[in-house]
Amino acid sequence: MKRSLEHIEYKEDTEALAKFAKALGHPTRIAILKHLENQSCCFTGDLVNVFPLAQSTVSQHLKELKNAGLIKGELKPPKIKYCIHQENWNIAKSLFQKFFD
Amino acid sequence: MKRSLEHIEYKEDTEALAKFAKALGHPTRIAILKHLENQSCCFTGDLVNVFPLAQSTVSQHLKELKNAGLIKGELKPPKIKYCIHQENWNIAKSLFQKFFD
DNA sequence: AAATTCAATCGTACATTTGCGATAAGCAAT
DNA sequence: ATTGCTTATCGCAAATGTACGATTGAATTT
Repeated sequence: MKRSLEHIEYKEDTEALAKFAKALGHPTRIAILKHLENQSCCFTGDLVNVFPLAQSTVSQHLKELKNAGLIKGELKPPKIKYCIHQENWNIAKSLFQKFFD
Repeated sequence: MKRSLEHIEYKEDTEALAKFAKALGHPTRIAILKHLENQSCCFTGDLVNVFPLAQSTVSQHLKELKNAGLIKGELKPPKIKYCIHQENWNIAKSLFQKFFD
């Protein structure tokens, strides 16, 4: 990409909202989050059975959700339990609320 | 991308939410929408002055917002007046509300 | 008809995303 | 130490996204 000379600076909220929205911008990730909301928590393996996707693909989506701060993983050897990251979830919620009035 | 043999089918709401979220997944587009909320409407040229981006780049972002249904353009020759697409905006709003509980 | 104005589209370049299979890494139990 | 289970990461391929300058298109005005 031929980038602008310097990174455009947006307001903090704008950047944060865009980051959350980007993480939500794929139906699989929406579905994963809906699943987590129902189940409260789940393991990667569970999701691999729910979606017709390779294990590595599911793992990547989880990684993105984690990077965005929407979920967090807790070690339950040999598994990893993923849950909604409630604090950040609330932040995202209020950002979207404010955005939509 | 080595795609799955067939497109994964998600629930309608899931697809719709992801589509809206994807459109919101860039800070420039968030900023454009915030601007539209304040101004109620504006022209492409206005935005080119607001953001340090080429006219063609702004136009592309507007196109994506239009494709997602979040804005609509009205011909005011020789300009085009862009506004929030209120009906779809409300749909998006309620989808996000429902999603975040 | 020609010129002007504004915005969309085209063509290009490079980055990022999405998806897969294969491999590695972490941990528990044997 | 080896095995087995689970998940992350790597390497690849293809698609999509972001940005630009240049060109085209639509519509009014001269």
